[in-house]
Amino acid sequence: MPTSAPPSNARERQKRERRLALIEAAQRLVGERGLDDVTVEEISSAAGLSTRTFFNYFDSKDDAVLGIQEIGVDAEVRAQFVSGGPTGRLMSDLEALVAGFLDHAAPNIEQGERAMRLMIAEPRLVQRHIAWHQRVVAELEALLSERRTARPSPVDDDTIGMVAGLLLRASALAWARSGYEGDAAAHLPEAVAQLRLLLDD
Amino acid sequence: MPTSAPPSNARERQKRERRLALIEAAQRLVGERGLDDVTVEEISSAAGLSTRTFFNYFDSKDDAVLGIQEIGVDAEVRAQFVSGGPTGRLMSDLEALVAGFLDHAAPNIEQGERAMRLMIAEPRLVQRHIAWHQRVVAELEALLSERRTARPSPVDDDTIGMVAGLLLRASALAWARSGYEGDAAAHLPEAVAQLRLLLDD
DNA sequence: CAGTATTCTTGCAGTGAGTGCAAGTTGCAG
DNA sequence: CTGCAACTTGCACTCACTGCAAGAATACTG
Repeated sequence: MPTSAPPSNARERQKRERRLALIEAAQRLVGERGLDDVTVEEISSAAGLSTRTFFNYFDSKDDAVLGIQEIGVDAEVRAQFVSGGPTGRLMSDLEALVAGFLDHAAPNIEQGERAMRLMIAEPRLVQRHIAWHQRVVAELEALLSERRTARPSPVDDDTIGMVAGLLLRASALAWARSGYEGDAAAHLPEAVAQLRLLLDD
Repeated sequence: MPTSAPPSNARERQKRERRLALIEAAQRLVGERGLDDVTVEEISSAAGLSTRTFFNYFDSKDDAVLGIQEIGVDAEVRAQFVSGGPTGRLMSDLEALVAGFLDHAAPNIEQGERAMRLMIAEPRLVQRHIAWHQRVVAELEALLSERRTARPSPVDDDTIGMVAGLLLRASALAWARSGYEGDAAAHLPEAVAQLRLLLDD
């Protein structure tokens, strides 16, 4: 569902195409020559756009290589979590919330996969990726503090947020290890199980 | 112990002083005018050094504001962990290892505290800090894979590494919340307890 | 369909981070 | 004092990134 969704609007379609073209060019060139030997100008003109336009789409070269974009959760999932649901048990509800984020996390599997591979060769990209990840966690934490009024918890927001982030990332890694089998959220229970296994060791 | 330790060597002393002077200047100026309205040149000359020398000490402006430096663990703690000790139970040994890192993490409490405050005002610094944090976790993960030969575990390195990172950060946050009471490692058990509390909810 | 509003692209000019190099300075050992 | 190694500095340079204003493409209205 995320990979498709073709917009009828001509403007939206071009926007999407240009965005993908920039990511494609960035990943290809960086894969060939390395992150520091490719300039934004080269990426832009490979995608048939001006350097200036590149920066209308991405905040930095690194962001384009990773294909970074804002993600969120469905309003209903959000509302349910904030009001103390769906089960009322924090750990289970956290799982549902993280699953909600994962549903929107991978707009294009091929590009995501290439981004993963590039991160191995270019450690700086890992850092950028984690910075993005952190923004997602910050959003999770905002929901947490809203929920707190409906259903208090003895555990710090910090800790809960970090656990949520851990689950998000562990699921994505497990998904990648499986060769992108099913969707990312399907690997969430596995991540939770691993975490429990470690703690109960 | 970390704050003091004056080196007899004149060269080492100057190096330390210059480093601290750069951090001090960076934090002061950024606190007054904001991260993007202070140039490296201003920081450098406020510290009585050239711009070029600034980059002999730090990789970036952000690093100087955070006072980022490489940290590690004592060789003995490292060796013990790698060979499967000290207790043989992974979760406990992980705790010992994280404590070993925490012992070296805060060379100067005042500057660390100011860095924390600046991170609130400048989100970019949080990202940089997390990137640094990630380097520490990467080192932890290297130790993990070494240990694995001595004492295998059913839990992924990724997951263990993330848990270690979580404990590192949660301890630091708890330490900060306590007003920097005792040393950072003293707050580790609290972090572990919180984590267990959440999982067993 | 014509005309207008809106949104997006682009060139331009500029700031400032960060780097390699080579020459000077400073502390150190014999 | 002399030669050595480490460190600092200025210089020239590349390139990421930004604001601005003009122009092009697209959407909207009657």
